[in-house]
Amino acid sequence: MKKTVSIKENKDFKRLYYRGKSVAAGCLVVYYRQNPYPFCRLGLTVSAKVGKAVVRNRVRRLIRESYRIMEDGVRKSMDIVVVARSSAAAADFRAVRASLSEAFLRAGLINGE
RNA sequence: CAAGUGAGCUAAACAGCCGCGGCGGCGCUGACGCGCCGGUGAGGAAAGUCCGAGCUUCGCAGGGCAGGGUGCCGGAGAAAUCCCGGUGGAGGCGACUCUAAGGAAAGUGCAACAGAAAUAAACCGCCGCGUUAUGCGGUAAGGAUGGAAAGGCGGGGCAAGAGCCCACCGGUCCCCGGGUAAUCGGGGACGCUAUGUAAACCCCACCCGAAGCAACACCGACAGGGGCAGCGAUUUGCCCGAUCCAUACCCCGAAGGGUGGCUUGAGCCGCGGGGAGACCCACGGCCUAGACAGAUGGCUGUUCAAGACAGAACUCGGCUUACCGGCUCAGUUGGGAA
RNA sequence: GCAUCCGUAGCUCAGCUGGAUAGAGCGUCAGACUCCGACUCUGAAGGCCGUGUGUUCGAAUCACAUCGGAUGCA
Repeated sequence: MKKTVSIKENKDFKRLYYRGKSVAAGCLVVYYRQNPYPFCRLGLTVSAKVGKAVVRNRVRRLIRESYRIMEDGVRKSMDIVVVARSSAAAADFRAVRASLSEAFLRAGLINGE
């Protein structure tokens, strides 16, 4: 399996917020846009509004784990940024996974088989 | 048994599958990398950044002023405002806890209201003289106000009083003794002038170059332009001194990636010894995160006391704050029984 | 990593330096005016001054600690 490539540059984030499309579901917001690479790139944004360092770390791990599970079904060559809302602080893994899959489905990033 | 005080320890555990960051080994590959195996992977506060250091850099760091810090004594320690022990003071029945604790006869400022008067005294009262009366003088013992009223209390003394005189207590100074010292105990001298506030300005003593791992070093890439003997630079401010100045320095622009720094250290654990303690010494053992958008997660099952506060980012020593509980030790007070 | 500022009435702020009465505007409530409402006028209520400890005779003010919020530089 390929390793998940992450978005690191601030200008990449800025471009997605500016040019990309967005879908909100549950405790998450997903921005996505076509990229020129043959793989997907994932970026995570968990701001200080969500909580303290422990809470933010936990939210990041839950999102990353949810993405890992459904990564193989995602359309290729997409830049994806997942933004956590403040309600994500209280969510468990099942709620995060449900929110992410709903957002991906509505965005057309995965097939709703 | 109940209440309370102080000190310390701990911070759910186990199994299976999938997944993540370093490290080591093996294999594949021209290389970037990829795969497999092994082992390892957050805290007592990692937090706040309130102190102190190591380390690194800065045209060398020199002086003065300003500014800041500290302020009983001794010790420990690399150092510190921390820590340990003690002295004085405050609180508590007590175990014990707290304590920015130099100087108010160097100077300045402030002290509302009340009160006659607030650093200076005569409102009432008391006494003397005089008078019809108003008054003049003496007096801080009494009244009243206040946080504070010219040391307190008793006696003598006096017209009434007053350290005016005396004893005791308090204060200051000296001597003797204990203690390394702060200081304590005893004795003597001095009638005693000195309200409080220095976390008001201040005075005295001692200390302080600055910036911080995004420091900094090296490599790679790149494109240059402007200023510069002065109103320049030399790391808080001001002045002086000293030093530097064209392959230097400053400003603007471009590029903003890699490696090191980065974890062996005032290190941790065990045992023994010294000390009242902080701590120190000897011996043995161990290597225990090192990322760079930043690694510990998910699912399933079992057990229990049902899992709090909380996530390393150069590293240590302290302090402070957050915290479900559990456990251990040592004192105290009250009650009961023997 | 370093540095600075701010917490006062329901809201926005004074007052702090230089200590003794907590005040202004908007809002709220009551009354007046009006047939009714708005405007206007009059009056009232509303504060443990973020928290704790200390200094002082006395603390919103001074000092220290702490909690929360905001900002700046690298």
